[in-house]
Amino acid sequence: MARVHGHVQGEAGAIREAVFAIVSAIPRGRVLNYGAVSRMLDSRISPLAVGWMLHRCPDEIPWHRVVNASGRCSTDRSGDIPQGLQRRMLESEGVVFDSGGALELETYLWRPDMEDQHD
DNA sequence: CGGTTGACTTTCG
DNA sequence: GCGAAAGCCAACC
Repeated sequence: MARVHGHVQGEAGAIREAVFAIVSAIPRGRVLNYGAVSRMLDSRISPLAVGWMLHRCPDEIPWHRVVNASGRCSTDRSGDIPQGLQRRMLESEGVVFDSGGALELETYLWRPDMEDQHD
């Protein structure tokens, strides 16, 4: 397999762009989980790969709007990012966390059908 | 070019 | 509800 240095292109790059496009499309005050992104891409990539790609993404990508299936910030486990940073960024967008340090996916999970309304 | 890792999810006990 | 195991795909070494 021809490994491209520095600059990735091709179909694999298209998937990456698709992931970044979805994450960038998440409205403010709304969140998405890795599994949802994978499902939006018709499961062309696994949630694990989504997380791995978001780990290394452009600064203009609102990666903080992506959390795990538990509604918690997976970035705290990484160590590359200050613990609680993602939560702080989400709170800045109006997201409220519970005592368990998690947000309610039923409330904040972004749904394209509802755009930016949640009754 | 192959083995390991990782910001995951789901299923089973 | 929690812990362990399996499935999963891309990037890194």
